Amino acid sequence: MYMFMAESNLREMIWQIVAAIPKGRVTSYGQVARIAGYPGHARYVGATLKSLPKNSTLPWYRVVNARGRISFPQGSESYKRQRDRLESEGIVFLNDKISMRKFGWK
DNA sequence: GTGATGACGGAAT
DNA sequence: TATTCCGCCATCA
Repeated sequence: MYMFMAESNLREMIWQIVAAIPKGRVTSYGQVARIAGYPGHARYVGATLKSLPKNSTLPWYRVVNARGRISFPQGSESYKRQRDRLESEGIVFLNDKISMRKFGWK
């Protein structure tokens, strides 16, 4: 019957993918989009994560940009929240850039 | 329909 | 390595 269930909701797919990022590793918005089957939609991934409820348990902070940097202005509260979370998982920053050792997934 | 926007990406410089 | 520029694409005013 529902042979095309896969095309359900793109946002749900994105949630699933982000939820599967292993603790202590990070990946990029573009990579999440590609895994979801929507290459070129990195911005959509960002918008999706932005709309998460504040109490969400999704590890949104494990998603950074393709340059290995947090996509928030340095010094902003959002930037600090994300960086603190990542560092508490063992992610190492060299200045404001993530050590490529933990970058990439799949 | 049109232009602006953004938790982006990649190539050029 | 760092900046700058331009392409991309859903969303919204």
